[in-house]
Amino acid sequence: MTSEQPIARALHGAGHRLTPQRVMVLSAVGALGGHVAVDDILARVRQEYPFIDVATVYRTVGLLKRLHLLNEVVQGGVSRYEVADPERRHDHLVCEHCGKAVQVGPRFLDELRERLMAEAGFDLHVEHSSFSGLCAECRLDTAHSHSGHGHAPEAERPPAHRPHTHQEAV
Amino acid sequence: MTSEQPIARALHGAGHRLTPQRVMVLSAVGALGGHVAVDDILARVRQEYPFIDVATVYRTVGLLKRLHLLNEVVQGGVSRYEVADPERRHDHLVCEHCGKAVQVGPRFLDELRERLMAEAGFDLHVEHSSFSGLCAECRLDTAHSHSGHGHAPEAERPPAHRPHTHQEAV
DNA sequence: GTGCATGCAAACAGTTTGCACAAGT
DNA sequence: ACTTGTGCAAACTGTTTGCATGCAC
Repeated sequence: MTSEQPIARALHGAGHRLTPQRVMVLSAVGALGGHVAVDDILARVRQEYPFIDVATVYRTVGLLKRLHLLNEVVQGGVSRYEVADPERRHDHLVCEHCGKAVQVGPRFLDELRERLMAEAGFDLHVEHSSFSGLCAECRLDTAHSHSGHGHAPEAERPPAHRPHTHQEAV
Repeated sequence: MTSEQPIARALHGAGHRLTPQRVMVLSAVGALGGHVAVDDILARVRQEYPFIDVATVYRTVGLLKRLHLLNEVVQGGVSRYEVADPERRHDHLVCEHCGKAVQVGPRFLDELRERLMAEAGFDLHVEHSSFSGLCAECRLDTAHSHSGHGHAPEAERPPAHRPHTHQEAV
């Protein structure tokens, strides 16, 4: 619903051209919501313009990332993107088991970030980092056979079902 | 210098066989130190046994991971491995710019972990998560053109030199 | 001897690149 | 008109898999 002024200004300001493909890619990410992979973007854009190529999407998300219009979050080897809205800053917690994103309050990691900056001089990029673990639900499922949850290399844990599904929340 | 009893027990305990390849892969990771990629392991093992195949290394690190003898840390799309020593627990901070690992005190993230567990029920796997940001050195290098470090999409930032070099510290 | 593990080759996914043509400025 | 962006195809990296042989048990 918002006008696409920002993208026009961002592109022109950096000496780039405003093309339909670029607009479509950006609005596709916004419309899909959450952390979207390139394949998702490609499919979405092709609904209205079937001729767009993967290469164009890759080049475009790369450009939009450099222009800070998109955030890239690498999750388990694949790059996913989301609209970079400073107002809606949030962390990326992804369940290793079910693959879904877990929402915690925004700025949850700010404390950590400040400590890292102060003690190690490390500028943590919270919005690009993806933290893996087990969500509450899967933690209970997996709780079996975890006698003392110790480090005894007895049983193996099958990779479990990772339904490469999109995340539900943003 | 430690005997390889642990690997033998771990393998046999889980019904697997003790093969030279598996021993060599594990000790290669230990000898290389830090977060080693499959290619590094492959090269190292081939120094004494040139016939080992990539597939074997992949299958072996996968197995050793399931047996909790190795930790997998995914950094920017590639899996890296380290010996899983509970005594030497540490966090994984990787500089986006120079690719080197930054060391902070162990258990730096324990506080965060507990908060996540308490407030969101999320069991953060600190040892598998890789946190990206800028190390102190690169932060100063990159500090140019960051007027207010705001979110104005003006200039673009070239990918910079990422010398896929191994990390220096463990 | 039986069956898991290896090596080899081929397939695979995600991503990048070279080039000629099309399109934005 | 000039130059950047696109589409197509091909390369490339990291990883996985099928299959016949070999080795640990």
